[in-house]
Amino acid sequence: MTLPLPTTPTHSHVRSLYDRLYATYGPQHWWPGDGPFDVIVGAILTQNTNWTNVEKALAKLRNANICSFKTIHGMDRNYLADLIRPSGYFNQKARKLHEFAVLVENDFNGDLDQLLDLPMDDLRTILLGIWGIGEETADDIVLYAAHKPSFVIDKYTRRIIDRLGWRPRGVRYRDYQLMFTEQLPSDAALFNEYHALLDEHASTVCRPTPRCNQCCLQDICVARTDAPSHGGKGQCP
DNA sequence: TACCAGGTGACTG
DNA sequence: CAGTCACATGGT
Repeated sequence: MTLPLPTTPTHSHVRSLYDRLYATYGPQHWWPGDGPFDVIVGAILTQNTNWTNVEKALAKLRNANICSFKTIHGMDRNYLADLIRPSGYFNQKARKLHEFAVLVENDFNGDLDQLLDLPMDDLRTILLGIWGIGEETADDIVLYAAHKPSFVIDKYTRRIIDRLGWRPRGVRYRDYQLMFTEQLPSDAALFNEYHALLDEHASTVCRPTPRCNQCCLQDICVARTDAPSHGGKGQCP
């Protein structure tokens, strides 16, 4: 009996993972109709926070008619923090939103599109220079607001990859990202859907305590509950 | 009750 | 460079 051994995934593995998730969950429509302002604010507010909490904060911003970074740039920081309170870390996130607004106002003449129209690598580098924007949030913005093909790696993506036995050599963001970008065409629509599917799978099935009996990947996963070298918890060594 | 949720920056050894 | 901690609310 041969078990699936932890390996570096090939093009075929990476593509097949996408196909299975898409066949199981269908299109996810992540951030489809929202404009760049809502996407960027959502990307910052969702840091280490449940999306339902973010929706409460977004509703309060909308209700207060906060719809542009120009408005955020000029508003009272404590008031902004109070509006986004339900998303957690509200003082830090208010600062992050404000620092983003300062960049748009000072370096891009208040024109958000001028920032988002930059070449992908330039855009990503500038975003990473903003206090509070790390690699995942930068890629969220590049992919879902600017529609440029930067693959997003989050906690969910890492959990699925680790359990499949595909954990890369390093544990850095870049190590996980290269697994996908080296095996896929540079296609923003594909990256968009792929990341959304990974998150759907991780939040509903490949949870901290995995529901392997409902999993569409059982036959290729080394952490499945009947895998002899792992217990029933689905945790990777 | 603890744990979990679409992270990041500051600090330490 | 790898660990550890603060940041904070709301759902299960």
